[in-house]
Amino acid sequence: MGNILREVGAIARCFESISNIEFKPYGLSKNQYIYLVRICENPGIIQEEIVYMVKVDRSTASRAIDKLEQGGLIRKEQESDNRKNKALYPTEKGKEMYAFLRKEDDYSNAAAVKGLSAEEEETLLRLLQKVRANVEPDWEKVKNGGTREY
Amino acid sequence: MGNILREVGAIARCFESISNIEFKPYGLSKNQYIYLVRICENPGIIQEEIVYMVKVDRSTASRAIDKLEQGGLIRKEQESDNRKNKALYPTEKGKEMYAFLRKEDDYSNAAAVKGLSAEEEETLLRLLQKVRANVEPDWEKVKNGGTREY
DNA sequence: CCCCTTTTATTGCAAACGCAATAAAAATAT
DNA sequence: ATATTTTTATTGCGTTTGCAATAAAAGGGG
Repeated sequence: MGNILREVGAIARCFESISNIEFKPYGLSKNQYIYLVRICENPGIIQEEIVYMVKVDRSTASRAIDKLEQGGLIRKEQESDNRKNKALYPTEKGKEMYAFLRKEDDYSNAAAVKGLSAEEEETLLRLLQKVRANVEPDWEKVKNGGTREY
Repeated sequence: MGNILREVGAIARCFESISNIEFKPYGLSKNQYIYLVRICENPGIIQEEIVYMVKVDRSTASRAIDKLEQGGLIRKEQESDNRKNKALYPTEKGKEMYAFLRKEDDYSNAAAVKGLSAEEEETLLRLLQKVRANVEPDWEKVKNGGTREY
């Protein structure tokens, strides 16, 4: 009778809230860390791909990434063979910040699974990945004006 | 090597996004469903308890609930033995809306766990509840100005 | 009983959010 | 080769968000 999505929602809000509070003194405004992390881990990635990975509105991502650029944490680069896509790269400053973000992220993940066995941890990750895969097509669909029947 | 919290974050954003799009035509603005559901399921609940359950800022909850009241979906009632707490109750209109929200919620949960066995589903819920319990104290702490060491 | 702390709720303000509309390049179709 | 569709990115605009500060009632201790 429990509700998986409510648990997921509460957990997500907790960590987002904690992260934002912890990163603020380091000059990162709300949710910027989300985008910076993806750019650092996937240098050359384009915005649309980040949108797909983190599941956020294009416009939100666009402005957040702009702000990262203004803050000197990333740079946008015109791809040589493509004038539409803008490849995103971290700056040195961005990479330094990333190292710190990673520490926080590792800590948070460890805190999250405290008391779980290694096997349970694996199971949880595997099941979450499955849920995410289930959800992605519906998100795409509804975001693009489609409807779900229920 | 996978990251549990990133999966959780993406899943949460997906469903929040889907829900908001689906509920908008029914007159619910962003995230109002979250609060309405809790009030319908716990008539007489106070705002602070909702904050604890859903993990959102007090101010956000305050305004969202105000708006539910303005929309005639819930009402605030002064508790007879307590002049500080405001007990929250759904109106008839709120209850009707809730029936619809439930259908969507059930559908979403079913969609989320598609392809999982009944046992896997149980395991997932159990592990998520554990994670949530792990996270709650840290959220409380950081929200109240405390710091985590890492 | 009075003082101090905690709990509950609200508001100011600046920022982020997201739908909708727009634009421009790229990919696909005819 | 040109027209159409898809992909990528941005901006306008109204709304929501959340930190910080404030207020007022409740609870607790001496």
